[in-house]
Amino acid sequence: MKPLTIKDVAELANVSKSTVSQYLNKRYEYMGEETRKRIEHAIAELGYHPNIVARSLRRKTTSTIGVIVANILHAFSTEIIRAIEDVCHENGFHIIVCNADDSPEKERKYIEMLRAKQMDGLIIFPTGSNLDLYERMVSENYPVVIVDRLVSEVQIPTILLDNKKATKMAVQHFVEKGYTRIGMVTTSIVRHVTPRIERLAGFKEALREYRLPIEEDYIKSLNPNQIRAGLSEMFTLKSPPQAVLAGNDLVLAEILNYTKETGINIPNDLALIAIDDVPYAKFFDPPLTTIAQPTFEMGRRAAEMILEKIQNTSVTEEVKIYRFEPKIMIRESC
Amino acid sequence: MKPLTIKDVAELANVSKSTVSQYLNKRYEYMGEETRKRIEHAIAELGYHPNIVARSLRRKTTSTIGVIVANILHAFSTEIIRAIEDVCHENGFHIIVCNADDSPEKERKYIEMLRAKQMDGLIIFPTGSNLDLYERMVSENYPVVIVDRLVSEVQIPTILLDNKKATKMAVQHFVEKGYTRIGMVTTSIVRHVTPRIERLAGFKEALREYRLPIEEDYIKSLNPNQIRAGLSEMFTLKSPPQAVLAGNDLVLAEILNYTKETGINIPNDLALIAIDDVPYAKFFDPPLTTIAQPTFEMGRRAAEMILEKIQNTSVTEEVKIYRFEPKIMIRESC
DNA sequence: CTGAAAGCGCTTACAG
DNA sequence: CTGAAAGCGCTTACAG
Repeated sequence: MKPLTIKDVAELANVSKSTVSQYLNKRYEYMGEETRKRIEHAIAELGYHPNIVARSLRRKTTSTIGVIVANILHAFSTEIIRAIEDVCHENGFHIIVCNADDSPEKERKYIEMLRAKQMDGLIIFPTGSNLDLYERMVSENYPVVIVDRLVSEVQIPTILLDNKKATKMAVQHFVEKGYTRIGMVTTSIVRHVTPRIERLAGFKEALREYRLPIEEDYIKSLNPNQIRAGLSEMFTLKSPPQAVLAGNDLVLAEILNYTKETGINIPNDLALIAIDDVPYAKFFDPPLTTIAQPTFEMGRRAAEMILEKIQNTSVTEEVKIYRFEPKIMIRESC
Repeated sequence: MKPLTIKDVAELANVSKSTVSQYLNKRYEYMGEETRKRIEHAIAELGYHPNIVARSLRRKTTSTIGVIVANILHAFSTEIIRAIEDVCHENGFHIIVCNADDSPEKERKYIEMLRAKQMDGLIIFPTGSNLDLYERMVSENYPVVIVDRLVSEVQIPTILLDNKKATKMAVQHFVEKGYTRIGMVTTSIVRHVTPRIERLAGFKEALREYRLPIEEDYIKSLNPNQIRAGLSEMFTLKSPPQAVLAGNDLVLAEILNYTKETGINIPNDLALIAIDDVPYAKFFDPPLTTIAQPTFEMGRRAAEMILEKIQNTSVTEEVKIYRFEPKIMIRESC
């Protein structure tokens, strides 16, 4: 079962391989009407499809882009991937998705692997380390777009949420509802992950703006496996928070588990807002008030930017940072 | 910024390209200790990584497998993809995921595209058409594994849920809870999609076993955009069902929307079980009783099977159908 | 209007 | 132990 090649088509159509290749690339200009027909029939008869690996080697482009997400467990990541995929497919590009699993080592491995596979460009949700690799890509003028996190040391176009605005919206809503003892829980900030840092900063700023005290006991930034204990600490305070902001969907799940098990009623005992509009949030008990990220638009933009960079190779414009607007989805948990 | 090739390494290390290639492929047997060191250093110094496209062309394998899902909107699909990805990455394989979006035409396009890209094998959640393509792959001894649906016309190993058992479990639970007027809603079966057909069949069988009447007005099999109207019809019957089984997560969302808007209380007015253990089901109002598919195991098995087929090319064993056990997650909606 | 030839960056017998 | 040569399946100037 040896695979079909351009040679088989050429022989059947009684032309040279070059001519078949011209046909495949739709360069019909100087091609005889009859020749074209013959090639067309030969291809149909054999069921021939060009070997894209060979084409890629020769053309030096693969029409595929790599996507490395920091952690695919966030609904945020999968939604953005979906949008990227749509745009890419509309433009005849494929994507290969890799999950760095919050590990800089895995990220490094994937960047190298995807570049070795000759991806035409990379969209990265960076773990924040691997600066050397990022810099190398920039210096080689290799197309990259960063999503979700800022890597300020390096000049790469970036797509992210207006995180401060997101937390401020939440705090504002808490305040309007009359809460004053307001807490926040995020995942760990040890690796200086932009959204967490900015959300925390925005949270404190908002508190200040509303002349509310910043109670450090109400603010937790923890590894996933410590969240449980942190919540327990926070809610057994003699004066626990009346309202809490979940920094992302992973934190949310922990809070929901905790309140459920300990019988804390939302919103009566505790008002809750979550950043990330998790699927089915409106069916929750109670329906969840969330701050939604415009994941679809963010993904589209990331894809459009990488495709544009791939197409206009030479244009070295200024590096842009695009911040997207969050949107509050008011339901019943606050 | 011309990319590095094996030639650059060879020159720097003062050996031939062949020797570098031997090194890259870890064929150290006859290689001088000192030569190896020199090559190693040259590679490190240049930051060289082999061009995998060129390697693939030469080796005629790409170490990547294609995955085509019928509809990526189902949580079922994404969970299985995750498991496939894990196994593949453990084995040095990459995957390219495509979403056929329930369209046989898109599926055809993707199969051709992925084969042209020289994927080493394909895992397909088939739309059910495109028999000619499936047959061609079989006759060419090309590695394929099918997931979720049966394509009986063709000899391809298949992974799917024991669908009848799934519906029977649900009916049994309804019956144990004392319900006798039991309904079921699935998405359309026009294209003879296995799970829907089998679930419907299992549903009717179970009803018969419990000597319950099969009330056709309680059974709906509709396109997504008709579900809403179908529910409205069903629940305005003079004697509507007391319990209903949602055939998948898309149907579930429609039911939840409908009951919410019309004020039907679950489980007091209507008992509900859903096939597919949607994420966060335990936080729903009320916590949802579901029939879970072992998506993780199913994905793992699919990946293992395709890798095995890729590795032992010649072995043409009998074609196996693997049915996986569903599991009931009893919560409070029934 | 069509074909012969070179080359993309590797790998793999084979010679020495 | 190492190197020269052929070839994977295409594309692309270039010649005619």
